[in-house]
Amino acid sequence: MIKSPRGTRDLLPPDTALWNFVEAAVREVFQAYNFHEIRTPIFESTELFARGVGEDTDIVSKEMFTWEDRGRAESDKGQSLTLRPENTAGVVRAYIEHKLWDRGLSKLFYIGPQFRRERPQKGRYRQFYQIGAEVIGPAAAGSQSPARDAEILELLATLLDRVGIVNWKLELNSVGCPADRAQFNEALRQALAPVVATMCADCQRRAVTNPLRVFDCKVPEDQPIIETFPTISQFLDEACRTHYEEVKNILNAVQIPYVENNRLVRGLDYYTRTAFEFTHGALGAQNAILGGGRYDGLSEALGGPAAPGIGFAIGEDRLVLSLTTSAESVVRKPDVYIAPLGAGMNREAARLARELRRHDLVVDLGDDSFRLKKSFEAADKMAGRYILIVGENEVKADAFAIKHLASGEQVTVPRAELAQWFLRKK
RNA sequence: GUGGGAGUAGCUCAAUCGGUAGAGCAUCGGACUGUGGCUCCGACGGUUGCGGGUUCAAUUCCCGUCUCCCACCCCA
Repeated sequence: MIKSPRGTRDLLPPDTALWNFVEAAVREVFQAYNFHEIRTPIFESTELFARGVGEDTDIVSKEMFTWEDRGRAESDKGQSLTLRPENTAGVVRAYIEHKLWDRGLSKLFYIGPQFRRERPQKGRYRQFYQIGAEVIGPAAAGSQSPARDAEILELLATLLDRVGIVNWKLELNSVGCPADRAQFNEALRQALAPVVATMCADCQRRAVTNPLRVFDCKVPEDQPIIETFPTISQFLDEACRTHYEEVKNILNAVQIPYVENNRLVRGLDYYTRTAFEFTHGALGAQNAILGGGRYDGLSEALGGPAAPGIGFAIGEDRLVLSLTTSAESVVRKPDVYIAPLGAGMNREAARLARELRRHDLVVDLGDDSFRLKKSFEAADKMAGRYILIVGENEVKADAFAIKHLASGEQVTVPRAELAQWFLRKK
């Protein structure tokens, strides 16, 4: 049997209804904040991610699905392409390619699959879905304002509340600008030097590759050592500090709860200043439901103009896992099941179904070979509200038997009044 | 990528010391010709994840492999 590849999965009904419920709610929220949808390619030049996400990140160095495309002619060199592991780089590439700065501030959102070649786990798949947004534009359009950071965070709180996620937690930090981080990194290296030998193997590795990451360490014995390290907050320059303070001021003003976590770091190279994560307890080890932050230098790193920005990505798979809403509860059930009874009744049933569906009713129907009992069972199984019987008697009388399945109440309604009758009952 | 656990019918699970695979639910049919949910009867359904080894005999023991789950790692 051919199975779906490792780390991929089929989403089937009724689960798809839950996904659609989430996406519909999310789209409404984005609309209220005047965000507009962007759709970028599923694959891009490998170079985009190398430059945008960072060569040294785990994502780029070992988790991408990359292949060499054939050249068009024998003489052509192939091009290296990669399934997108995240969507921010693609959005910023599109921003640059289409010169979106001419439109002022761009507030864009996307919903779509991303791909990382990781070992699968609960809430971690090789094809996973992200709902994300980016606010990007010239500084003159306000793209660098802390008001944008706060707006994004407030939008997220609204969005999570809206889809029914309870008990989310917002963790907030500022990772400063590149100069701050360089200083901080140096200080961290110095603090690590005398003690690193006593720390866990992972920390010893991190100390060399990416010292910031030691803050992610979960080994209990290392914690007292980590407590003594400097934090990024001590190295923020005046502008970064002011920016961060103003983000918090606005959050307080709109009453969005958050906790500061000066150990919060981001895995992608492009982040500057504000960094955040929303977590949820129901997710096990993959407890981050969404993450994001500011990336003031990304556009320039990709060869574009200065275009400060801030964005986030929600792990849609994880969001759905955190939902308490059941899939069943959001599936729309048939308003009426039409039961053609007796040979030749399919035609009449089809006419009625067509007419009722034109009135926005959810209609399903059986087959004139079914015995009536079977039609009832079918209607029950799909949790229809009414069953409408189309038999010889009804056609002759030009009036149809309609039975409410839950109560057993039955009435006869003339053909001309059918649609209105159902609409009144909705 | 590392370590651990698990894979038996569509689903949830049994199968004693290694003795030749079973139940509930679901599905389909009947009891019941135009009135359902309940009940009863019956049927369908399996390369025991896959491949190899040991054995007279393997769902069971061993090796490999694949997939999922848990933790690490990483991230959303």
